[in-house]
Amino acid sequence: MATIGDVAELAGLSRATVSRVMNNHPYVSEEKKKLVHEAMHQLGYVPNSLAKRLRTQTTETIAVLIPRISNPFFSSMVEAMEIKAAEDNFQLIVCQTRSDKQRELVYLEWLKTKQIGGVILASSENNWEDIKEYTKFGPIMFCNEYPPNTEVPTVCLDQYQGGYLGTRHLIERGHQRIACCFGSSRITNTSDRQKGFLHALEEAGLSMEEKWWFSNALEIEDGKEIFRKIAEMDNRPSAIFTGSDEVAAGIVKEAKIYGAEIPNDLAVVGYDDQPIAELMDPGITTIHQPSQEIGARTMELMIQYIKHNQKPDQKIVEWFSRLIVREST
Amino acid sequence: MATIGDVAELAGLSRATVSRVMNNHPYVSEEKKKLVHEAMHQLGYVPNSLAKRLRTQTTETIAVLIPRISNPFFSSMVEAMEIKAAEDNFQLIVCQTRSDKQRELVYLEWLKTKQIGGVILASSENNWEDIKEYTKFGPIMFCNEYPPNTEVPTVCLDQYQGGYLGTRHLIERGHQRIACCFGSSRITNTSDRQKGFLHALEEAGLSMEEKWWFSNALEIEDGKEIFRKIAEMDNRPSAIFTGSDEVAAGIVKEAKIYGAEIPNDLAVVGYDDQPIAELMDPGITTIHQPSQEIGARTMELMIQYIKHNQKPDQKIVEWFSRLIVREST
DNA sequence: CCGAATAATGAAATCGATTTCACGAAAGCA
DNA sequence: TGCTTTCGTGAAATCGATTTCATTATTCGG
Repeated sequence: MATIGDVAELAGLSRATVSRVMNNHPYVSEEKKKLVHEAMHQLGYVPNSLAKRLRTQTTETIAVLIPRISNPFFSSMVEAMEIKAAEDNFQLIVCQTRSDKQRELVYLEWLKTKQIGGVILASSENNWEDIKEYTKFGPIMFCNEYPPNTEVPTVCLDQYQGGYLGTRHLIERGHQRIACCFGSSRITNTSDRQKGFLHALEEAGLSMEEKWWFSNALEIEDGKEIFRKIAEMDNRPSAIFTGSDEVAAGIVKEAKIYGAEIPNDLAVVGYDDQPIAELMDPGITTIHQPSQEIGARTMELMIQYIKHNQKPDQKIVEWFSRLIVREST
Repeated sequence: MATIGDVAELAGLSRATVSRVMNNHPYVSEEKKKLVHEAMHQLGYVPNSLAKRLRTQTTETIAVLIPRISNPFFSSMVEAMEIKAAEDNFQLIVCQTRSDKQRELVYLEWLKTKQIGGVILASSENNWEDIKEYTKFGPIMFCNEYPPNTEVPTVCLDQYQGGYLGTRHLIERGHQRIACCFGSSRITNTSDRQKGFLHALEEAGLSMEEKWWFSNALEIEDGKEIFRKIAEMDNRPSAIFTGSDEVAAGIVKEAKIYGAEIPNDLAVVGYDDQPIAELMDPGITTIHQPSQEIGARTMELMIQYIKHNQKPDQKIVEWFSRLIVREST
């Protein structure tokens, strides 16, 4: 591969001038510009970005940390992030923590080695105190999920509202015995949703049973298991508010196997509004989360952060969660 | 951040010696090794990988080109790839071509700038001739999909077999009027599946109508549209072999809306065996593709290729496609 | 005991860009 | 005309590692 030196030599100029032409610096005569461009073209020259990055101490590479890319919520978020990144010629590295504290830290270490210019945490297993140390090595942002007490820019939704909306809907449908399940309780998202859920219950003067409360439910299989547990109960809930469409889909699927009727035997509210929520039969009532919008916005802000050192606001909540009513309630 | 120079100074040694210790070179006394390790630890030193890469002209970064990460087939493949890459401390960059020739080339250009050490094409819009030029800038491999005449290592499945199995199954179920739909006809995968499909038909002495043949069907919406078209036909097929579970799910969903019975009015075979195939009601009979296995294997081979310059075999076909029978047939 | 091989280390070159500094030419101003 | 800016350019330093080459100390074989 041709280097900047080869171009300089062919053009009969110095490397400095070639560099100036490439970076659109002022004070280069048109005549020399033309010479440089011709030489570059003739040699098929492409600048080595490693050298550039080393010298300028910047990197157009952003890592996004997620549990698993095969989770549709995250893949749709990452889809939007990558599109946004590509617009600015940034690269997106996918880092799957598989919900493991240690793996999360391994990826954060990459900031130190300057392999990446910034990290977007779209999920997080570690406490803020442990993540905080990495902020001195590069920009860090949270997207959607975040642990308590964070001190870096965070793009997210009002999860309280989502929890409230879904539960309120069930109450309006006449349900009085409402179960619920949520994801990891470490996450502020989860506790906010819980607050919304409990507030709606309280507002309607409803109480709930201890055993109707399921935690750490994240996948289809968890949903199936939850349905089986409910089926075995004496005192069954008539509705359930879940923390994800996947869990809801698992419940719906298992109900079918057990010959239970949705929503008559059990009404189900999902969360996220993934494609599956619409495809299932019955279609799943859910809380729409604009995963693509928050992904794109986070990436946009991260790029500004890296390129112009513009630290975004501490907290960005620009969207509303919406209730999408389908046949499962 | 501390540099190798700082470590050398603190240890009272030269940068060369520090480098030797880090890279486990022979001929370094235990005494000096200890000094270096202490200094590194004291400074919290982490080597700058940009500098290393520039000097050694190698990069532990691999790009994988796919149409969209939100497509479950690809996200599950990428999931396995990333896990494999992480084992060797390689980074995976997700590049979404959005089925655009130009975008695909933009990502391939990154090979020239040395930003990436290799490219895995898990989808491809360009002809081999146009991709071939990039082989001189770094290792390129195909995974699953590939255009005709490729000359680089390719990890894939026997798609002919998949097409044959699915169609054969429909024939055994007594269907004689079988429609089909496939993805992009540019891809060898598609034409192989078509061959399998046609061979099964021919073997059974069946013919098909021109209008039962749908092409470029890839997404849920395409499936819905296909069902509507079929519903309007006078001479309807009794079964359809689709090229993806998403298309099949779209068909099943739209059928429900039209009040059609699956499989009585129309039997449907999907492809890929995505989670959705099991979740739909009725469950979708499909061809299982070991997307994770081929993803992991491709990554494994690519890493060997980059690290030890071991070019893998031209063609790697190590798995069988399996028919998974559910209620849609 | 001497020459050769081996061990241990550092100085300096190198990877390929950007950027600072110096310098001469041209232009602007009094 | 003389002095200060503004242009335009190149030499050399720089980013932070690795690697070559040279050098000295030590060990080994005969």
